[in-house]
Amino acid sequence: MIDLLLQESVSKALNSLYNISIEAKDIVLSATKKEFIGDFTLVVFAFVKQAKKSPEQIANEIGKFVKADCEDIEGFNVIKGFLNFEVAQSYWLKFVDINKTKYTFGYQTIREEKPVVVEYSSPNTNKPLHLGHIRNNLLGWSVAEILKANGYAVKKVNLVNDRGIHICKSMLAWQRFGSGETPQSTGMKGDHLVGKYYVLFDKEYKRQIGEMVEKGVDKDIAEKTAPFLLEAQDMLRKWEAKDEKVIELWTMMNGWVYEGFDETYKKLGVDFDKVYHESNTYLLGKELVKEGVEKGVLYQREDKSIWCDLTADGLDEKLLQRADGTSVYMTQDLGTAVLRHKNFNSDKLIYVVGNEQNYHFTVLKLVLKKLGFAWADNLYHLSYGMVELPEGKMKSREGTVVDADDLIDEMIETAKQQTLEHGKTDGFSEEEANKLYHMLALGALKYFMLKVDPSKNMLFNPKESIDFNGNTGPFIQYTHARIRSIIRKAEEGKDIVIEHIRLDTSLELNLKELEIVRNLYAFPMIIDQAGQTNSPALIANYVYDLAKSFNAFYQDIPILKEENESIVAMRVSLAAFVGNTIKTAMNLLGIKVPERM
RNA sequence: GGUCCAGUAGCUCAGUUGGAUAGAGCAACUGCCUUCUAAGCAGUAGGUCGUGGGUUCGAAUCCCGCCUGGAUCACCA
Repeated sequence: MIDLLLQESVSKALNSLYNISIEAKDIVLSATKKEFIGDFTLVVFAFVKQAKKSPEQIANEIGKFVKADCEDIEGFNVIKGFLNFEVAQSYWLKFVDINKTKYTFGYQTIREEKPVVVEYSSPNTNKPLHLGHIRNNLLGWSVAEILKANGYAVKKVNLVNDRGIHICKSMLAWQRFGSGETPQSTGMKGDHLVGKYYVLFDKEYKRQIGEMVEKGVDKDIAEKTAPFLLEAQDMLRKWEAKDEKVIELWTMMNGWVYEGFDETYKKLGVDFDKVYHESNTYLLGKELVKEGVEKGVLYQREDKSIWCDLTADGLDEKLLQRADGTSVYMTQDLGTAVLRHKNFNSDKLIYVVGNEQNYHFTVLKLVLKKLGFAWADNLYHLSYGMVELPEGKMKSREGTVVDADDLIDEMIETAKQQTLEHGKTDGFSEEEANKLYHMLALGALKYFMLKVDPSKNMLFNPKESIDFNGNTGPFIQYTHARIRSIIRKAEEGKDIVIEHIRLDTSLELNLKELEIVRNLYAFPMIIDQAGQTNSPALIANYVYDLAKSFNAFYQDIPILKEENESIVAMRVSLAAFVGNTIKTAMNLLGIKVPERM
């Protein structure tokens, strides 16, 4: 790797010229900006004080030293305090030659034996998945894959919220109004069917409140004592007492929902190594709380409720167990965290959860540490922002929720329309064409979601997302298809096999080709960085840049008509390399790239 | 009110550990399809990086104040 050699050489130069000792790995080299000549840039301002010379002088001296020391450095130029190293063309050609048909995942060796546990998705079983879940699922899945590419063992887990008053609401409404409806009898997806009854509950509940208020009952009281709500609460008590009939109904309806979810997950291309259910985990954590009290880390109030005092950390006091001995959300999460640590022998937990729970996770981490779990330091909340619509926030009550399944179907339909308009699928079988529409629709959706920094709220504009121009998934997919086309044509016409082409290292690369090669060179570093920051956005923006620069190059340089065979070989090799890199990068985002379109 | 996050072109977003003249796409306007996929390419126009200070050779980036928007501050999950 030329950048490592450069770092070493610069380190040597600093030492021998100015007696400054900096380890090679701490030498900061950046990619030279397009408008300047060179490949790597060293900023020398930092050494001015110690070297006691002008920046220009220092840059020139280091440049000379490195040029003599490092054989692949052909030259250098100095602009103010910026020292630009020029890497020999032959080096880049060798680089292309070696990697042209390879997939270059960052680290392929195992970095750590212990797995990283990534929790994501975590739906409720009372309603179907919506736009927010899509962001969550795509982020979680992609982060897991990026970590794998960085040499971590990864376990993807899902914690389904399958119990509680909200679940009872849809159960009750189904009993009352359902007249035996099932997914089979209605042809509805199970999660949608159950969601329908959740809405019906709310309707009836509101109607009852209205009726009571009309009769002169105070609104607050009506909201708390409406018969339908009391029935739901009663049902929850029965559930907790393991009432046979309630459990039977609960099992059946949840079963419908899971089938529905599985279908949506499949469409999105996400999967899990283990699924946890809150019905099994909601009682966890009580032991921990008890131990905490014994250790004196937690304290009990006169009413027997148990608290954790976080005022020393600038936070409030946090309840961990109610006076009646029942546990709360936090208690449960403490329990599941410890359970996971045990289940997977894992010291690293990543939670993909919306930023409205930032406080919750700060507290979770602190309490775990207080309870004496050192691994709590490695608990990471991958917090993501809300997805907003042009019309404003999504509100389930106002019916402005964008349903995940509907959205996906809509995207596929639009992909189909646009593709037909462009006549792209002429000569495709129906199966091939449908496959392509899927790829494009999901590519558009996934790319749109993942290219944005997770921590930020984002605006989802359905119309714009289905735009197939610009910084979009389909543009990158299109670039890949064009690259495959070049390779097909090259192989047909020239009877060549890319693996066996040896590149002539005396060739000259033009500026656009150099830009592409540097971009390719940066790929492993991009993956590495994304692994550390858990950011698919980094990879998305990288692969877009690569696709864009390749398209520009490809537009005005004839590849196959070039007379000189070694130039043809070089360009086809470069195309193959770019194609593989795009495929690899897109894989990490969960996006498929078509061979042709 | 306390805490946390965000504010970059008309809109949606990038901007590596502080580096050179802050970048893309969309929308607008100009060109380019007998030539490997025009879902493309080239170009024009568009900026007080919310704001005021500070740190230094250098700040969109780090620190402090203020303004704006959002989240959260439940014996809900």
